Amino acid sequence: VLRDAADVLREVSVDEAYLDASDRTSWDRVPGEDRRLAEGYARHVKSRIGREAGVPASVGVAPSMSAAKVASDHDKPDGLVVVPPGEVREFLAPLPVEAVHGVGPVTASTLAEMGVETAGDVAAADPTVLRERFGERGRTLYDRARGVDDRPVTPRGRPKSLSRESAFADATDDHERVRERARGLAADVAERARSEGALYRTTGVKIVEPPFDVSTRARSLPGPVDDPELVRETALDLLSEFADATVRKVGVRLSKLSFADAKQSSLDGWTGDGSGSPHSTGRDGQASLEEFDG
DNA sequence: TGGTTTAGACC
DNA sequence: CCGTTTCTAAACCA
Repeated sequence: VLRDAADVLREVSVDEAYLDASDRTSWDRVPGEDRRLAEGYARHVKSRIGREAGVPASVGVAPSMSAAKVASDHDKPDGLVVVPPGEVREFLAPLPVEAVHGVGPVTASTLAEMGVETAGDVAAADPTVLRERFGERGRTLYDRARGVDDRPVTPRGRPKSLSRESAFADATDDHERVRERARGLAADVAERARSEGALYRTTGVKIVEPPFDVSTRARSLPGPVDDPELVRETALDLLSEFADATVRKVGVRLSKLSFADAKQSSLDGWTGDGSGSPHSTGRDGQASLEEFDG
């Protein structure tokens, strides 16, 4: 659907994607009006989504991915927001920090304690201080709030891990029940790995004890394997440490994946382009974010 | 440096 | 809104 709206497409999830529209449109003003050509492009894409997929979409057009994300969120279910280069910072300034991609509840409340409430506050803050509090994320946050983001839109690569977890209706201290559930999850992920052509080197488990006490354990092998039985055994073994725990949720994860990358199967997953060309585009490119609401 | 664990975020 | 899936970064250790 969006495939022919742009050359570079990154699907974030089933209902969200970034397009690099640099080659299809421009930021030039529509003569005499305070509109950009890109707005027409976006309107076209949006209406095609409506017509061909039958769902409304929120579209944000901006010079970077992070700004496009905020723009598309800005007028949620059915919006179209265009933020031209040079206007990103002032567009973001009045918005609450949570609007910035990468800021969740924890970061937001930490910022609030520092007296930082809007994206504009972040942009005006001392980057050194942000860096001290939040590490690398602080720097990123500062840049984002100022409209600085030169990440190219790249198609999604191979997953780095596969996992499966499931929660109990209410927490159980019956370890055998936990083991039973884990066996199912182990079989599920292992099967999924196989169907996706993934070999794995690490098997991990995760347990959540009420209320939110998360523990993970993992064990790695010297080399990649496809061995469902081993996954099950390893998972159960790792779980034995938690035999006395009260468990609300249990999960099994496979990581350090490698892909045989043999030939076929793979349903519509990736279209024929070989993998691997990171594809860097110019810094004054544009990203637009489409989001569908069902 | 590479392996493991945790935290936080995202949809 | 919660539960699930995947990611990134940081901290620690060997």
